[in-house]
Amino acid sequence: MSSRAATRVFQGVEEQIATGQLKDGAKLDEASLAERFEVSRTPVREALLQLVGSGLATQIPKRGCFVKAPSLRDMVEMFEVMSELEGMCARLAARRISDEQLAELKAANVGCEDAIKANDSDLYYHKNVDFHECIYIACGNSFLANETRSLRRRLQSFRRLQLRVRGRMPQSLGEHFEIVEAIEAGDADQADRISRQHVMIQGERFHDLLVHMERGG
Amino acid sequence: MSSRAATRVFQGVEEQIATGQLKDGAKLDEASLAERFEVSRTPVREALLQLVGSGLATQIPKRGCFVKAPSLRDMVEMFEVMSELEGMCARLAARRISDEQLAELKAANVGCEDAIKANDSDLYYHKNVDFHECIYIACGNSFLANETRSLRRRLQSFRRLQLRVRGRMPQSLGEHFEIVEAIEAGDADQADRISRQHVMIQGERFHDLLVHMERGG
DNA sequence: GTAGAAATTATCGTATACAAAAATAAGATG
DNA sequence: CATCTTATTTTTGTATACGATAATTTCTAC
Repeated sequence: MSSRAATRVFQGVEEQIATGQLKDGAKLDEASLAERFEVSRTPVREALLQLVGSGLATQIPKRGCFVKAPSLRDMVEMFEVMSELEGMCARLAARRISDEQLAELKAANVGCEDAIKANDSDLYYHKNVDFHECIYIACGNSFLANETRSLRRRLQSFRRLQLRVRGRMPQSLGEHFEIVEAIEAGDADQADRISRQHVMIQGERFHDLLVHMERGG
Repeated sequence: MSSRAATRVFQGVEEQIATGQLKDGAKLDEASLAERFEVSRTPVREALLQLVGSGLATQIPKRGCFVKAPSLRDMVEMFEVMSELEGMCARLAARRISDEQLAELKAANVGCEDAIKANDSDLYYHKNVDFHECIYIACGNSFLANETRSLRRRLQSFRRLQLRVRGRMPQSLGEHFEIVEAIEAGDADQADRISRQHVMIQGERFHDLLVHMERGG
């Protein structure tokens, strides 16, 4: 299933969709992909199946697979849900976090701070993921954690772009501190509210960016 | 992909997991399944891939697929998330519902009422799905709607059991009326709160039922 | 008799082969 | 010349075949 070759094809196609090399509606021809990745059709078909499962492709019986790049509307909808899920994670974490987990959360946030001091946006990106991962674990609901991770992953490639927007990193860090504070205080409502806002701001900034790009950036 | 044979195998295995014929940890042997469903290994493997994707099976490389029936803890976690998603749908619907959609929602709830009057729990089950479907559509976020439907589907087979608990149907209907009222009034917070509660009650009742069954029902 | 190593077996992952359905192209008819 | 019908070709869906890796068994050494 997640065999070596099939995974390679899956990730390869996923990457090409994210980078825009494969555009919306493009046909995912099995034979071409097989040739391109130097494997047979079997692992290609497995990869396509997973792509359909992840919502990155559509399948029409007896007609083949087609890229289903998310529209702007889709992205806005996903950010709306992401903000709810992140809020829920933070809310539950505020009630359920352990002392060790809190320490790890703080450490992760220090990591973010260091990345900003080093002006390293790639590092910040990874430390930011660590920070949120701490909250997912602390929420005490692994199903929720997985769903949130999965959605984060789908928004990821766009997010990475987003963080390079001028002045966003320090603002994001400020929000992190507020979230930590609320969680430490056990203030579930506050943790929820700030976290939602944290995601929605990114969503809105992302939206701005897209519009800007479309106008000819 | 969702080819005839593969889909048949997928749904067959899914059914057997839901009914408990295939228990947690049971090995999903490709050859046996192929024989059982009278197809070759190819569609069986596609079905297994989808099962893993849906979280109903685990895959260990070079060792095969195994049934991953949700534990009680998993179920509680899923209900927790379901309650959040349902709450979100209702909250957004309160803000975004159209007049026609509101009329449909009310009509669906009347359908539920009729089913109770006829004392037909199967009919109630379907009318209840219709009712919630109205809210999913009215929330104006199709991504959210799909995620919620998908989770509902996973909890479905258990829910069906749950609704037969004595006295639950009328109580459930009462909650429906409260939800409709809140949505009609545009009271997003109230719609959210009642909807969450609506799901959590089902989750708790379900939990009770499971414990009862384990003790020797 | 037990423990470790080698051979055997079984199963997974991939490749290829074949059949059925759909898209495309060619030809006939008005 | 357009359109419908039919033949060809392409592509999907399924079956089978093969190679590689892990589990199992058997054999040997102590």
